[in-house]
Amino acid sequence: MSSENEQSADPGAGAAEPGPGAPEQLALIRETVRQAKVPRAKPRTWRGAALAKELPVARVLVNKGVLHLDQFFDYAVPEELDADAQPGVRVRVRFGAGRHNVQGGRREGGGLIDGFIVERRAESDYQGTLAALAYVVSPEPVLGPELLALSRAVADRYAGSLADVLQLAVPPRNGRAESKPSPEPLPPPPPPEPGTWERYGQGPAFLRALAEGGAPRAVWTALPGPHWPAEIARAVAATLSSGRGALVVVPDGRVAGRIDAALTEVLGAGRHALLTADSGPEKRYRQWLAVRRGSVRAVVGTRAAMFAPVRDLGLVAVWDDGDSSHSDTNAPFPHVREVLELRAAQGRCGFLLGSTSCTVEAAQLVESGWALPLIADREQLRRAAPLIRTVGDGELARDGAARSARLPSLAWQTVRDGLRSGPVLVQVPRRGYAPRLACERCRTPARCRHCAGPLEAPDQQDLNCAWCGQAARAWQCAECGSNRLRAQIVGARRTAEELGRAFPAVPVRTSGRDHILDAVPAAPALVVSTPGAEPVAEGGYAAALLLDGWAMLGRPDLRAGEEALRRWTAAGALVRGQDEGGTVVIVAEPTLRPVQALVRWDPAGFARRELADRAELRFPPVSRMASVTGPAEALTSFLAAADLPPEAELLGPVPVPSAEPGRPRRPSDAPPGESWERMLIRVVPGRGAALAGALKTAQAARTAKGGGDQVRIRIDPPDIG
DNA sequence: AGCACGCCGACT
DNA sequence: GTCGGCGTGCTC
Repeated sequence: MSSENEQSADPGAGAAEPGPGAPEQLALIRETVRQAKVPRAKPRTWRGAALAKELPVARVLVNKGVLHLDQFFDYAVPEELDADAQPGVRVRVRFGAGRHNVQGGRREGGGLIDGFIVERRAESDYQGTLAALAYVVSPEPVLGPELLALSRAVADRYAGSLADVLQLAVPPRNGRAESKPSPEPLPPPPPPEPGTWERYGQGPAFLRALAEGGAPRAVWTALPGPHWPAEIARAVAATLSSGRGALVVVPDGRVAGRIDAALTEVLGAGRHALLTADSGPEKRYRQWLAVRRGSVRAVVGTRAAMFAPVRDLGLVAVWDDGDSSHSDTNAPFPHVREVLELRAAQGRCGFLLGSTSCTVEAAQLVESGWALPLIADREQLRRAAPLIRTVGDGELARDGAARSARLPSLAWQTVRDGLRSGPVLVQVPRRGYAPRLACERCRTPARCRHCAGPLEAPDQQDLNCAWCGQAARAWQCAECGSNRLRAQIVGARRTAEELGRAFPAVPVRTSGRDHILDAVPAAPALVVSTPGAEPVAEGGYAAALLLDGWAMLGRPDLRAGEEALRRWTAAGALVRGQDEGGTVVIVAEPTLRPVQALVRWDPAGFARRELADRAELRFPPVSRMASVTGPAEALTSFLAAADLPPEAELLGPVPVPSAEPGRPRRPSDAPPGESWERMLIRVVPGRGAALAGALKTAQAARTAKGGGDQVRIRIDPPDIG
C-alpha cells in the first residue's frame, strides 16, 4: 500500500472534496487538533487505568467474519490482566463504539465481542487512544503461531476472512474441559514393522522415511481389502517413533472408529485422540486441549480435525479425499485435502493421501511431482481384487430371465453362488424404493401443484410430493388431462427386495441414511445398502451386486464418472479377492470409461485420463476457478470494481436456481424469490492466490460500503456442471 | 453489521 | 435556536 493511499484513506479527506493536495492538509490539521486536545503519552486508555509495565499493547484478532475487518486491532493491557493476557488466549473487547470521543467523555456504547490475542507489543502504530481489553476469557493459549499461520493461509486461499477460518479451527470453549489437566505425554514408541505395507513397492521406504524424521509425500492407491486402517496406523506409528506428531482426517465417524481401533492395536491406548463430532462438545474440547498441550501426539478425526494443533507435526493424512464430506460446509468452505497440503508445505511434514479410488486432484499431485505414487504391482492387485463382471443394457434386453425379474441371470447366479459361502452386498441407489410417477397416456412427469416437485407413491396408495411432502389429491395431467399414472422407473431397492423373497432362507439386512450398519458377520445374508453406507463384512463379502450404474452415470456433473467409480471401488473393496471366489457384478454399460476402469481395477489410470481431459478443456483442477454469484447488477459492478489478474477468463453469466420451498436447499441457491446469476472466473494454475486476493479485496470494499452479502464468492466451487 | 457523527429542513 | 431526517465512514 502506498503512502498516498494511506493518506486518502483518512476520514477527513473524502468528505470535503476540495482541490488536489488539500486532503493531506486536512489530515494534518485534524492530527494537530487531536494532539492539542489530548497530550498523548504512551498507550493510555481513556479511563487512564494502570497498564502492564512490559509490552502494554495487545494485538487482537476481533472475531467478526466481515472481510473489511480482517485485520488486527490494538488494545491496551490493564495491569491486572498482564499475566493472563498472553498471545493465543481468548479475550473480550469493546468494539464498534463509533467515533472516538477525544474529549475523554465516557464511551460505553460498543458491545463486547470475542477475539484472540495474537501478539504482545511495546507500542501500537495506531494513532488514536487505545481502548483496554475488557477481560481475558481464559488463560489457555488456544491459538498458537502455527495454527494462526495456517488459518491465515487457508483464509487467503479461499478468499475468506481469518475470523471465519478460526471459527472452524478453534473449538468453542468449555470451562470444565479446561480445568482438567491433560495426561502426561508418553515417550515415542519404537518404529513399527512394515506389515502389509510390504505389498506396496515403496511402502516400507515410506514408513522408514517417516520414522527417520523425513517428510515424504505420497498418493496411495490402497489395495482392496481390510488392511488399510492398519496401514494408516503404522504410518502414524512410524511418525511417532521419530518423536513427531501425526494427524489423520477421514470422511465420517465410522471410518474414524475403524482407524481408532487400528491405532489402539498398533500403539496401545493413550497415544492418540479421536476428534469427531459425536463425542460431544466437552469431551471433544478436552481431547483437543490434550492435543494442543502436547499430551497426545496423534489424532484421527473427521473434517474439523484438519486444523488440530498437533505438536511438531510429522505427518498429515487424508483418507478417501473424493468423499464430499471433506468439503467444509461453512465459509470459506475449505477442503481437507487442500488444508493438509498447506500444512505439509508450511510445517515441512509428510503427506499421505489414501483411497481405494483416485480423484483428479490426487492424480494431479502425482503428475506435478508434488507427491509420489504409492501403488502395488499388478500381481498384488490381482490377488486382492474381486473378479468384476458387467451386464449392459443390450444383454439385459436379450436376457429372457431379466425381463421377468428385472435382473439378469448372471446377477441371480452370482448372488446364489455367493450366498453359499458368505454375505452378499447389494448396492442400490438412494431413494430407490418409491418410483417417480408419470402420466400413463402422455408420459409427462407428475408434478406437485404447489411446488412443482415430483410426486411419489411410497405405499402404492397415497400420492405425495417428494419435495414439499404435501398430499396430491385427485391428480390430473397438466398436458393431456388424463388421471392415470404409471411408475417411471422401477426402484432398485424394490429389486433388492425381490431378491430377498427369492432367497427366503437368507436374512436380509439393510444399511442406509437413517440406520447405518457398521459390520455384518460372515454368515450368508443379503446386505442391501446405499452407496457409502456399506457395512464391512467379517472375512469379506462373497459377492456384490452394483445396481446403481444408471443412476450414478446419468448426472450431468463433471465428477459423475469419478464419483461412480469411487463408490463402486469402495463397495468392491469389501469383497473377497478373486482367489477366494470374490465376484462383483455391475449392471452398467461395459463400454463406459468408469465401468472399464472398474473392470481393470485401475482408478488411478482413470483419474489420469480425466485429468488430461480437464487439462484440454482447461477445467479445474488444472486451472483454478472461482464462482461469484449475486443479483445481475451487483455482480456486474462487483466484477468491474475487482482488480482481477489480467489473464483471468470470465465464463457466464448463467442464471442461478433460487431456493424454493420444499426443495432441498443447496448452498449455491439464490435467496427465495430473487433472480441471481453466476459468473465463473478461471485462471491458470499458480495464479489462484492472485485471483483469491483480488476477489477478497473487492468484496472487502463492497461490504465496507454496506453492500451486504449480496455477492457470494466461492473458490473451487464443487458443483460446476 | 451497528452506530455515531454531521449537515440538511420543520418545530417549540 | 434544536430536534431528528438518513447519508457516510469508522470500529484499536
